[in-house]
Amino acid sequence: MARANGRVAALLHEYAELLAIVGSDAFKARAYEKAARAVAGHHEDVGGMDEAAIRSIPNVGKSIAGKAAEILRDGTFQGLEDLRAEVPEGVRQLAAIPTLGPKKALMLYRERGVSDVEGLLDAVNTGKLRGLRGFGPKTEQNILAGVSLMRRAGERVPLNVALKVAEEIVAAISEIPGCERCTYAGSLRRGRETIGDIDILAAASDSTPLMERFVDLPQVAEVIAHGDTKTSVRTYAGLQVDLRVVPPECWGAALQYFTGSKAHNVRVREIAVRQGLKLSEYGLFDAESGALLVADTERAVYERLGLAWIPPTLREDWGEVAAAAKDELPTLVEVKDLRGDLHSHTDLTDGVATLEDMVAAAAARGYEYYAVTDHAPDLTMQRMTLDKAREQRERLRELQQRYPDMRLLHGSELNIAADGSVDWPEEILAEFDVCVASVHHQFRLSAAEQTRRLIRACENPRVHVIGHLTGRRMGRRDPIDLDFDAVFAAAARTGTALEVNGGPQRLDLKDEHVRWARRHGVRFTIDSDAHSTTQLEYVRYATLTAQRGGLTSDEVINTWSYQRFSEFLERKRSAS
DNA sequence: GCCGTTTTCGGCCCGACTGTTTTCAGTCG
Repeated sequence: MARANGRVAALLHEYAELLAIVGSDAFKARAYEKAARAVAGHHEDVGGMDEAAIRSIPNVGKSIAGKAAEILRDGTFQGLEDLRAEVPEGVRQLAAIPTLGPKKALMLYRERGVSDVEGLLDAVNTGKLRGLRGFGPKTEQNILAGVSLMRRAGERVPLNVALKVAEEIVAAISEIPGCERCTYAGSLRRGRETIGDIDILAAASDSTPLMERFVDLPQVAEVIAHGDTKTSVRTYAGLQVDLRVVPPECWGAALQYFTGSKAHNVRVREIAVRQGLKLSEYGLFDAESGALLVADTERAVYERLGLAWIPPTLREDWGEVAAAAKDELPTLVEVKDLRGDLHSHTDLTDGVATLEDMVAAAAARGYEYYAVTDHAPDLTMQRMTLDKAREQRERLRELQQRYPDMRLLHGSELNIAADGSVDWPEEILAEFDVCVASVHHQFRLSAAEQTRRLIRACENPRVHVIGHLTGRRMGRRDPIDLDFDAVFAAAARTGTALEVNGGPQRLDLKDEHVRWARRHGVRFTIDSDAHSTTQLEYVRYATLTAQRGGLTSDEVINTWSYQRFSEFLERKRSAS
């Protein structure tokens, strides 16, 4: 079963939101928010901790530890239930709309009786918000745009959420006697950035025990359909999960079929047809005689069609079938190729783990080098100062003694101002081993302005990496407008790496931008942007995205030996 | 509500931006 941390953090977070809506002490709401983040990012499973141990988590005091214990025992806590009774669920959803917040959500509810998103749209469209203090025409436009942004994220869930659910279910199904194989397929196996529903595939001669166990899993809230070969359920998190059970002998054909994408499968079936063959989830057949040719492994199916096995992350009909026919598929970068992480935060700025804990967690991943890149002073809310940065550097240098096998790099995540300048002057930047520069505000400049801004950042000799280039946050914020060709060309020309950020709401660059940028000869990093020890694993999602972009390890600088990697940084300094 | 201490209270994420306002509240990062 998953760590209890996520569950506890979710309820603390909900409580914080409700406190903000009902207008309690803002600092109290923030205390719950901080505690939720601390619990979510804590390295130990709170499910196995007593109240005193929970209290030892930073930013969790007596009161919140008590509530966490209550959650572990009862699944909720009284204070939360009281507020839930006071504030309709829909009002919380209103506060989640970009540009709305707790205050405006409550105002809509109190003054106009708006208690869900539908009601809000109706109120805007029928002019019911006219005259409401603080709600002018621009606000109405922003509401419509915000709802549209959320709707576009739709019912889909982030990759990481779906992956966790799928892995739990696959583990449970795999344990059932008679289950010979089990894995997830569909868009999840292809590593898409969001997932609509989860497809689980299992191989067994007798499907009955698997189906029976599946509908009984603790995650299952509702059974949508229940048959011999396919059963669909909805989890408590609202995710639809389909389990399909196939005979073991057609595992490969079924996995190929259910992994998709649809466009990829159409392309592959066309090739089969041209060869007088027929491909289905049951196998590859001779079209004329109907004789089964192969079905047991994916590789055998592809090979019988004259194709190299195609990694699932490439199966989007973006040219991978033609490449497979010519045996020209790239050897994709994998998580195990990563020798370092170049973007992470500690509690000196907005991370929740100490420098020591982050370094220890990075070492546990087996990295050869690891950069701590806390925010620089322009993100004023983080209150970074030069003194603090230098003191952190001293601590890191001392820590280095304890990690002879991992090179500790002192870095900074710089903030790119609207004019393309960054927080610190050249001589200060020179003190850092590595600098990631990112956009954190001014998201609405014109494409021309954003392009100038980013090109100037690339041209800074002390900027080695551009972090999360487009600044998008799925369902929350659109990407900035850019002339991508111009920025990619500048990155390639100046030897500035572009980051594939693994934050599940970011995944920025996204797959298509990676493909686009690599045509310019850009180098990349695969980074976690971790704000806690557990988030170091976000490189997993960045790697899937990089794979979808077709990246090989040769294009990703943090798969390189430290020697080669440091030469890349050095060239940047001297070239620009 | 948490935390640190010049410790049992007082400060806590602060400044910019937006849209509304006509001096500021709400939202965001």
